[in-house]
Amino acid sequence: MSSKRKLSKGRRKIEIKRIEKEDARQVTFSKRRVCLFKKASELCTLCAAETDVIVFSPAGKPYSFGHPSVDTVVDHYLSGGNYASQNSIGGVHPHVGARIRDLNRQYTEALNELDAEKKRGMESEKEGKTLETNTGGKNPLKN
Amino acid sequence: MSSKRKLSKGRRKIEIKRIEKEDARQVTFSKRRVCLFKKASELCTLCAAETDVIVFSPAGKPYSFGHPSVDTVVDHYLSGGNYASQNSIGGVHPHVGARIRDLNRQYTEALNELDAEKKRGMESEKEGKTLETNTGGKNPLKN
DNA sequence: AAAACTATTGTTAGCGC
DNA sequence: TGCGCTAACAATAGTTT
Repeated sequence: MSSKRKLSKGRRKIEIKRIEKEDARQVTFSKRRVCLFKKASELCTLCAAETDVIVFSPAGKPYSFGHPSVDTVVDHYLSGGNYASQNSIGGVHPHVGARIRDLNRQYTEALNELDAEKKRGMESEKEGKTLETNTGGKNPLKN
Repeated sequence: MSSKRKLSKGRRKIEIKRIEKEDARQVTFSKRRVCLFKKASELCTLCAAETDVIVFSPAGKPYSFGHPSVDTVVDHYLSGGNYASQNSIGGVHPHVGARIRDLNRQYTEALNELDAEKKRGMESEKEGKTLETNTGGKNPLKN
């Protein structure tokens, strides 16, 4: 019931260049990060593709999205599309893989929670909802 | 010049679920992949963020985007935000890094071009045609 | 198969809370 | 920082060439 409303001027075109104001930059980053992850998620679902997105915020915090997992995709990528690198040298180093797996576990956990939460919040739009994976998960490493 | 035109019904809402028709799935993948890379690129430019996107097409072909490079971002990610990379195991393997670096060079080149082009084209409004053509080059690894 | 088109839906900049 | 809102504008599904 506030008397003031509609003061927003809506979206306006911006130049694609570094945003100088730190606050605005952080806000834009947050918004766009979510959309980027969402897009990645949709691509995975629609096209049955493996996707991985890693982003470091201007503040240096890492955020990631991965389907089936960041680990899997990075591993796949590093091995040059050759999965025959399980334990032998020439592929991804076991230690690296293990490390990624370990780090990724925490993310996955958090992402699953977030995912469940999001589904709950969804209105009864249409049944037959897809099994959307983790869309937007933040995961600040102990930075 | 047929007399029939404007039969397109334009964009319509779709359900986010796996596209069953293989042709359509591939087409959608191609379109969305470009947009996803573009978004990632904009996020980098606007927010001075490090970003990395790796996608495997339904056909299994890898595509990637990275700023400053996939190598850099993955490396950063793997090291848990700690750049004190040691020479011993635990960091990214030099071989792996080199491989990625090599592959990523092509992308970086194209991306830089795109970036410059985009800024340039920002002056003129819409003319019915986009200046932007290829956001992410294809990168079929020898598979 | 890729490119062009076009009608719509979806994203998101700028504000206020 | 996040949510909601509004409107401008960009992404894109379906179709034609």
